[in-house]
Amino acid sequence: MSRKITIKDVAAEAGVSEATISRALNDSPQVKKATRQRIQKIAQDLGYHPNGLARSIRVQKTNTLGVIIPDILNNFFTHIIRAIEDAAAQAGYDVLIVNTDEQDDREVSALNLMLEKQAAGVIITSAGGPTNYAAQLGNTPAVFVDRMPPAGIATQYDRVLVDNVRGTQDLVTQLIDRGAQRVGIINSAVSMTATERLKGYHRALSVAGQPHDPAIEVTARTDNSNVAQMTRQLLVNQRCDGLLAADNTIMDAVLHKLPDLDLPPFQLGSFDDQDWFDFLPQPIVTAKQPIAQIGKTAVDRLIARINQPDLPAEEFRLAAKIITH
Amino acid sequence: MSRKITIKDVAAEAGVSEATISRALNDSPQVKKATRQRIQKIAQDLGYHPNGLARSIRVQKTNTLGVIIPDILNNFFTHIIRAIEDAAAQAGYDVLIVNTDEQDDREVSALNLMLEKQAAGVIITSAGGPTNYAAQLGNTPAVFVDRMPPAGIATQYDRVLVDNVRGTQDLVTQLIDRGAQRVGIINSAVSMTATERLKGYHRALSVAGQPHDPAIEVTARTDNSNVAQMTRQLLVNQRCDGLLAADNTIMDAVLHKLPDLDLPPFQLGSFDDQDWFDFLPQPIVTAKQPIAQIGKTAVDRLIARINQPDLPAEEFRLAAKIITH
DNA sequence: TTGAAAGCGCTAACAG
DNA sequence: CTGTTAGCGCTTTCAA
Repeated sequence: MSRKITIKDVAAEAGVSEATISRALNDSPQVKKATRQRIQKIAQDLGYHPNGLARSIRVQKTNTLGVIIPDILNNFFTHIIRAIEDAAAQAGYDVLIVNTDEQDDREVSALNLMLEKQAAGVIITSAGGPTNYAAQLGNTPAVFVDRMPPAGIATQYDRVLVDNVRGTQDLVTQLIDRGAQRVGIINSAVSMTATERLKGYHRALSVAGQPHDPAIEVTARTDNSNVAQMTRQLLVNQRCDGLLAADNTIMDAVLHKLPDLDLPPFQLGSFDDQDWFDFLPQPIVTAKQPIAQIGKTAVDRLIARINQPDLPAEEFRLAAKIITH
Repeated sequence: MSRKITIKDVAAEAGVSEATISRALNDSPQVKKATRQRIQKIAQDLGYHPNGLARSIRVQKTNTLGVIIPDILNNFFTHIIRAIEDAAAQAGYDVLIVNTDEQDDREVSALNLMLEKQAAGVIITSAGGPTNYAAQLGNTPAVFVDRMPPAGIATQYDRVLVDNVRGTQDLVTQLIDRGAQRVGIINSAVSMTATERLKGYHRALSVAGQPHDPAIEVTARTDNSNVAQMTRQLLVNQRCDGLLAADNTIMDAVLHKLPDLDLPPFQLGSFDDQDWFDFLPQPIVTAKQPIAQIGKTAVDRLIARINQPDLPAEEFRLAAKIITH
């Protein structure tokens, strides 16, 4: 492999100094137009590509935003990624995405990688794990998305979250309006999310004058390995006529179980939306998160903080929208 | 924001030279164990994080693989990403993913970004567009995945592809075995893929002794905007009793149209698999690509080429598997 | 076992 | 308008 072309090669070829090459290639107005064009042509012909690492090291900053995602196979997060990429690109930043598959150790490595790559800031969609964010991040600007940072430090960081309480309340209310008298919930394993969604669930029941019943409030494992059994528990044993899955991975597991059950009609609800819910044999109500807006808000806030590190930490709550498929 | 901690700060604190710090932090055997441990502790306490850019620039190489993806919302590609990330991590590489949304200009920027970041190699899942890969890539190692590079240069690069001909043939044969007498195809807009899948389709028909009918071989636009209309055309006007969608985005558009049509029973087939096909009201046959293997093959080959740049360009064909949901 | 010094590719004063 | 020079943070000879 022939050695990489550097600015020095271009300088030699053009018969000017490296500084002039640098200026020309960065469209500095202080280089004569003729020279600039000549240099740009030479650079092109030589197949020169600037070394961004060298540049970053010299100017002491990068335009990279790190993004930590817990599950890249989850539709919700791919939409988040896309929204973040779009917003970042618009602001002149590139994005370093790392998927952790919900594993804490991979989250730690991901964060390390981002710090080593000198990310200007990070967007974290993970948490819950024992990661010591404060220690790892130091003063790297960070925004938490979708999931809260651990309780102790939650208010030290910016957060972009959906209004879980309201979204769940509206969702359950919709199930009740559609006729459900006894709505069970399979809650999320993510703690803060679960707490909020449970609260919304309770509020809807209270407003409707329906009793709470702990027997029909269950929690999924992170890998959803217990969801099939819980589905049977709620819909068969507990005779629920409504079922709420607290996120789309839980709903997926529920749907896989349903055909075994041979049930009378009941109401189905899911936090998070999926396009293919349209194809299900029975109606389903969802709380659809404003994903594009979440991504944009997170990026905008992160960039604001990069430029102005001592902004006060803030929480952004965005409203989910109820959809019936 | 307090200045970043560098190796120099650690050196000052430890009272040794920067060189020793560097050695200690890289677990060099030639530094005394006691010193090493002392230094590592100090680095930790100071919150030191090595600057990977500086390191890369010094050692003249990175451990970054660039990955260009045309559509991150497509389930197929997210699985590819995951497989690539896994294989790369195992080999000690990190991954820079850029989504192009099927836009050629974004592909060009993506490639530029990767070159600027000094990616050790790139995996490209795109092509078709006018991108001048040869010129842009120079001698950066590259592997094309899922889609061929443009015809002129196809044989200059490594390719990891599914066996489209065989997969489609098996798929259509399955539809015929299940009773279809007249199978229409809505083909892909990606040219090489389309050609191969059409060939497999023809082979299956020939083997079954069924005639080809150009009237029921149609092609989707890249954005699938014409698929709804084609679905009606084939299933209603042309009275097909079998329909093959040449990829999962096409199938998605077909499924959205079906409820409007009120059809007699027919056979449905799709290249690419989706988990949620299980939930469809009618059976569906798919050719499932060996995604994990595709990702691993691509990464392994790319790394092999990075280490040994003058390997001959090779084509890897992996078999798809027929699944009935 | 450790230190001094050079240099990776680039940009930004400062001079001219 | 252009060149000289220094230095970003790191690793790696070469010497001690």
